[in-house]
Amino acid sequence: MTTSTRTRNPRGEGSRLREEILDAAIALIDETDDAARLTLRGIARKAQISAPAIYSHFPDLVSLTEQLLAHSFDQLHDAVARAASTQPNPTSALVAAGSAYVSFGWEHKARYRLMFSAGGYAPNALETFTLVENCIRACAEAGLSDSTDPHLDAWMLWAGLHGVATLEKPGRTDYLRLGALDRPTMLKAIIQRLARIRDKPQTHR
Amino acid sequence: MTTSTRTRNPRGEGSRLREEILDAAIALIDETDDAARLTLRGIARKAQISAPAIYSHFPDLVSLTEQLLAHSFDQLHDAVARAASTQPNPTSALVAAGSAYVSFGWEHKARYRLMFSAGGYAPNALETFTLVENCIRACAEAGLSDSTDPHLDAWMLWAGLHGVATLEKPGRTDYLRLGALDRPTMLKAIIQRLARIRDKPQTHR
DNA sequence: TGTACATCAGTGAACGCGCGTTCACTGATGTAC
DNA sequence: TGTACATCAGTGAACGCGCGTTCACTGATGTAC
Repeated sequence: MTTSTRTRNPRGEGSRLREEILDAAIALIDETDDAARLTLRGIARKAQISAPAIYSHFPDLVSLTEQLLAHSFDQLHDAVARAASTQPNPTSALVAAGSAYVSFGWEHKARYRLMFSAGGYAPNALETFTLVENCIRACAEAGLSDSTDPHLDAWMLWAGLHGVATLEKPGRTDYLRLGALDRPTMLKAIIQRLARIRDKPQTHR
Repeated sequence: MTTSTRTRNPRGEGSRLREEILDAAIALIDETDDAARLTLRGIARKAQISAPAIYSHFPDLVSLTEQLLAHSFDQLHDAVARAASTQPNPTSALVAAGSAYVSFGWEHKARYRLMFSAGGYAPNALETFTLVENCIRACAEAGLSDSTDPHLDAWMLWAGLHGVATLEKPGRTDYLRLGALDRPTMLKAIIQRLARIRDKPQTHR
C-alpha cells in the first residue's frame, strides 16, 4: 500500500487514464466474478488513483458501466468472428463460433452475466447474432444443415449457447454424475442439434 | 407509513413470523427483479417488522438467503413435477415439464438467477434433473425419442432450458426481427431437438 | 531569456445514505405458590 | 383468587462500514509577452 501520488500524464494525454480506468474496471469484474463488486471506489483502487479522478473521464458510474459493456460486446464479437473465420467449412465455422461464444462466458463470468442481465443488449449483440445466423444459412446452403429458417434457428442456438455459458458447473459433481462429462463434446452436440446439422452431409445439388 | 407496533404473535407461535419473513423475502426479490435489493432491512420493511426482529428467527442474512433458496428449489420441483404428471404421454410430459421450468424462470426472474448463480445448486436441483432425465428415458423406451444416453441428453436439455429461462427478451425487438417470434413454439422446438424427439413417432416394438 | 499566468490532471476531506448487526429495553402473557 | 415472577416476541437507538458524489485545493507544465 503506497501513499505516494500517481505520476500524472503529460498534458494532452489525460485520456490515457481513461483507458486505464476501463481496463481496471474490466480486471476488477473479471477477477472477482461478482458484478456487485464493480464499485466506483473499487475501480479507483484497482487503477491506483483517487475516486474523484474518475469523474474527469466519466460523468458517473452508470456511464462508465455502459462503456465497459459496449467494449465487452466488441470483444465478444471479435472473438466469435475470429474463431469462425479460421475454419475451412461452414459446419466447423459454426461450431468454432459457438465455442468461442461460450468460452467468453466462461472466462469472463460476471462480465458476461452483466452484459445480458438487462434487456438492452440487442443493438450491441446484433452483429454477433447475424454472424451466427449467416453461419447456419451457409450450412443449409451447402447441404450440411436441414435448417429451413436460419433466423429462428439462430435464436434457438443463441438460447442454447447462453445456457451453456451461464449454467455453472456444480460444485460437487458427484451429485449429478458429472465427472465424465466432456464439456466441448456436449457443446458440439448442442450446436449440431439446434442448428439441425446433418449426421452425414448430403452432397450439394 | 404507520408508526404503530405490530400486534405480536401469541406465545408459542413466534415461528409464525418466520414464515412471514420468508414470504416477505420472496415477495421482495420477485417484485424488484434485482437480487441486489434483497437486503435484511428491505425484508424487514416488507414484513412490517423491525430489522432486529429477524434475528430471532435466522442467525444472519446469509442463512435467511439459503433457506429462501432451498424453499425456491422445492417450489420449482413441485411446478415441474405437477406439469409432467398431468400429461397423457411421455413426449407431452417432457414438453410440459420443460415449459414449467422455463415459466418459473420467467415469473421469478431474480430469484431464479440467484438460485443458479453459485455452483452449489446441484443437491437442491438433483430431484428435478432426475425427473427430466426419466422423461427422456420414457420417451426413448416408447420409441418417441432417438436418445441413446438420457443422462447426457438431460444435461443438454437443462442447458437449453436454462438459456431460454435466462436470456432476456431484448427491449427493442425490431433490432433482431423478434416481433413474430412465438416463445412457446421456440421452446417446444428446442426441447424436441435436444431430447431427440422423432418427427413421426415410430411404433414401439 | 524571464516571468506572469492559464491550463490541466489529478488529490484529500467531507457529505449523506443504506447497509448488517448488537445492545439494552418493553410490555403482554403464561405459571408457581 | 391474587400476586410475584419468568418467558417471550418483539422494538428503538446506535455502531462502524463502504458507497457515489461534491468541493476546494495543488502543483507541474505549457504559453504569451
